[in-house]
Formats: sequence, C-alpha cells, structure tokens
Amino acid sequence: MTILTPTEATQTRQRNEQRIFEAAECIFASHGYRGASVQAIAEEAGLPKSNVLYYVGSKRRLYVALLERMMARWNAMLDDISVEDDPAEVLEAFIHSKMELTRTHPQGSRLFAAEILQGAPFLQDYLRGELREWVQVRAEVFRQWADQGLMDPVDPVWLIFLIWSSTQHYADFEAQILGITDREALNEADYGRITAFLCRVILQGCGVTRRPEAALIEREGVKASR
Amino acid sequence: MTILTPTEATQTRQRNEQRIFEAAECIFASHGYRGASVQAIAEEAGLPKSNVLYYVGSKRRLYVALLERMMARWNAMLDDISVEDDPAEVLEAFIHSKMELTRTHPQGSRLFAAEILQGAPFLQDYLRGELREWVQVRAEVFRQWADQGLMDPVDPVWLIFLIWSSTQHYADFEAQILGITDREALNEADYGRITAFLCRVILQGCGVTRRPEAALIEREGVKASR
DNA sequence: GGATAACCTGACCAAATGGTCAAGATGTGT
DNA sequence: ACACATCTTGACCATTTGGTCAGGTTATCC
Repeated sequence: MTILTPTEATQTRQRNEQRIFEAAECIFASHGYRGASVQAIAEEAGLPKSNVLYYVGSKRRLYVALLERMMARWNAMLDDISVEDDPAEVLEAFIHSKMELTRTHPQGSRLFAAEILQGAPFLQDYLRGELREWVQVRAEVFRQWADQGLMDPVDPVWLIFLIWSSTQHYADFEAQILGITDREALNEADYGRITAFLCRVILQGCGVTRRPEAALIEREGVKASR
Repeated sequence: MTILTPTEATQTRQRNEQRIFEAAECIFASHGYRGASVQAIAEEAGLPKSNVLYYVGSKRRLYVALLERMMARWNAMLDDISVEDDPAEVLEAFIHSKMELTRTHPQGSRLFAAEILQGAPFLQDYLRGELREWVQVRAEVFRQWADQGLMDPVDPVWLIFLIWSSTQHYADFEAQILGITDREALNEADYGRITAFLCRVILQGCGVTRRPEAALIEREGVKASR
C-alpha cells in the first residue's frame, strides 16, 4: 500500500480528473454555473455521472477548482514591473501574455467571463483583494511613467481594462468573430497579427515612447541607471 | 369589444410584459439561457410563474423576444457612413454610441454577451448575415480612408472589434470593474471620462487625422467636393 | 348590466436536477 | 495469492424544471 500525499494521485485518478476538468471547463464556460449540468459534463467526459461525482465531490467543488486553476494561470502570467522598466516593453509584454492566455485557454477565459457576468459570486474576494492590489501597483508605475514624459497622462486603470477587454474579447466573443469573418477558427498567425495590431494601436494611442537607453546590450544595467 | 391589431395591446398586458421583459433580461443576462429558470424570472417580476407563461408562451419565446429587442437597439445605433465623412468624427460617434448602448442597457448587453458565450445558437444568422454585411461596408470605408492617408493602414475589422470589446467590457465585466475600483456603480460622468479616454487612445492609436475641410460650415457641400 | 374577451393562478405533469449509496470490479504492493 | 485501497456504476431520492389546464376573476364595450 502506498500512502498518498495530497499532491500525488493515482494514475487512474489523474487521467479521469483531467478528462473531467476539461469537459467541465467547456460546459461551465458556455452555460455558466447554473446552466451546466453534471450529466452534461459527464457525457462530455465520457463517464457516468456517478463517477464524475465520485472524483469531484460536488458540482460546486468542481466549479471552484476550475476557477482556482484559471486564477493560477492568470497569476502565472502577471509579471512584476518597476518604474525603471521600459514602458513600451512592459505594455507589449502585458498585451502579449494576456493574448497568449486567451489563445491557449479559451475555455478557461470564457469560464472566467461567465463567472464575472453573473456578478462574480465566487471571485469577489479575489477581485477586491489580490487583483485590486495588483492593478493599483501597476497603475502607480504607469502614473510615474507619465510624469517622466514616457507616455501620455492617461488613466492607468482604464488602460489596464482596455488591454484586458481587447484581448479577452477574442475568447469570449469567438462565435461572433468567426461568424463575422466567416472562418472556422483563428490560427496562431491570426493571433500574432491581432496582437501586433493591439500593441501598435494601444502604445501609439498612449503616446508611449521607447526609452532610448533601453537597448538590449545594456539591459542588465538598466535598473541601476536611474 | 375591441379587436386588437397585433401591435396594440391592453394596458394590463403592456404593464406586465414590461415587468417580465425587464426581469427576464436580468436573469438571462446573469445565468444564460439554460441557467435561467422561469420561476426565477417570475419572482423577479413579482408574478406567479403561470402568469409569466401566460404572457410569453414559453421560455424560449421570451428569450428570443429579448434578443430581438436588443438587436433592434443595436441596429438603431448603427449609422450609415461614407468615404466623404470625417474619420475622426465617425470613429468618435461610433465609440460614443456603442458606449451609450452599454451604459443605458447593461443588462441587454450582458444578455447578448451570454448568448455569444454559449456559441450564439440563436444569433448565428444575424451574425453571418446582417452584421457581417454591416462590418464589411464600414471596413471598406476605413480602408479607403487609410489609402487617402487619413488614418494608419490598420486592419479595419480588428479596429471594429477593438471598439466593440473595449466598450462592451464595461457592461459584461462590471462586477470586475466595480470590485477593482472599489465602487458601488459607475455614474454618467465616469462613462463620459471612459469614453473620452477610449476616443483618445483609439483615434491616436490609428493615426486618425481630422479632415481640414470638414468644418461645420461646409458640411453640406462635403459630398459633392470629392 | 350583461356579454365576452382578457387576465389570473393553484394544481398538476413528466422530465431533469444534484447528490447518495451499496455492492461489486479493478488495481497494487508484498 | 492475498489484503486492502481505489475505482465503477446502476438504482434511488427529494427537489426543481418548463409547461399545461381548468376554473376562476377582472376589465371593457355595447
């Protein structure tokens, strides 16, 4: 007999949980918490309903676990920034990573959207805590960049929302985008072009100027130089 | 006895239908089609379930009616444009009216979002028909403006999506925005500032230059001048 | 004030909901 | 091969679902 620490799990468990999570993300994403049925999730996962409940305990627990997984992905994306960084580089990286999250995890993005749509009943604390803090810190840096004349004095919070919305859109409104552009799906190249478009418009729109001394060769010394 | 033409309706009917529509928009918006229950809508409207069904026939019919009402509002917002118009004015008006729709009909906007999130099962035809056509026409005009050097040669379709997403966001992600900014609600002044911010960033981001000859006094003669 | 259309609603229905459970099947370490 | 944990699942449960309907009340028009 093996004693399982909480983190390790049987191969069977791993395999089935993965199936269930994937299926559940899909179902919750398109129908929201209330609209999703355990039966539908089970069918999508190719397992009997009882088996799904055996692994996840309850619909609610499954939903929370999915939200947590998504928030972990989100957090993994959020780099630290400092006033000494190059605004253009930071904003570009910001747009890039948010778009990458949208591209690689569209279901998770939609799940998040559905949760917010219904008033964020499960994510209130996260929004008003961690995430608010995160935004405040970035906003302060943006403000200082504006003071230094490195970008226009736009409201940093709305700028962050602009980046979130314009990238998130390609997951949440995928059906609309595919319908209007008459396509089956967007490929990696499309996402590349869209990202470039957003970087261009947003950076130019905020009057972001590239720090002259931020050339690659002296990158290591940048922090000390100010 | 009065014979009612389809458009006129009893006072009672009008009053109750309005209540029901309002309540249903709210419930469908936050829980999606499947997640909304007729019972919940009835409670929100302050009527017994049977009465709701008496007026609207079925859940599905109610949902479709709400979508149609929302599409009507959307259409009312969509002005015609022509190559002779001033790009800056058109884009500003575009952003303004879309934001106004978001502000005055947040529930409807969220209802629309929920419908798209689940893959637009009821709006496929609208998206692939009317709306695609509408986008194509604007895109062509934007392209010609770019040819004339009135704006940067950005992809017009993505520009339209950028405007839709950045405005729509303030309805769909309201819970997130209020949570992060620590507010109870956004007021009219907030919306004004956000709209101004978006106009600034997007216009500047697309390098839109105001037509010099587009002054108000010669507005009437503009079409002939080209 | 009477006739008739519109409105109202509790009782009811089959189907689907989230969840439990007991009994058996399968794996795993020794 | 044995023991024991993990896994599997159909039967079952109370509750909720969208929807019907009969029998009533209210409004409106002549």
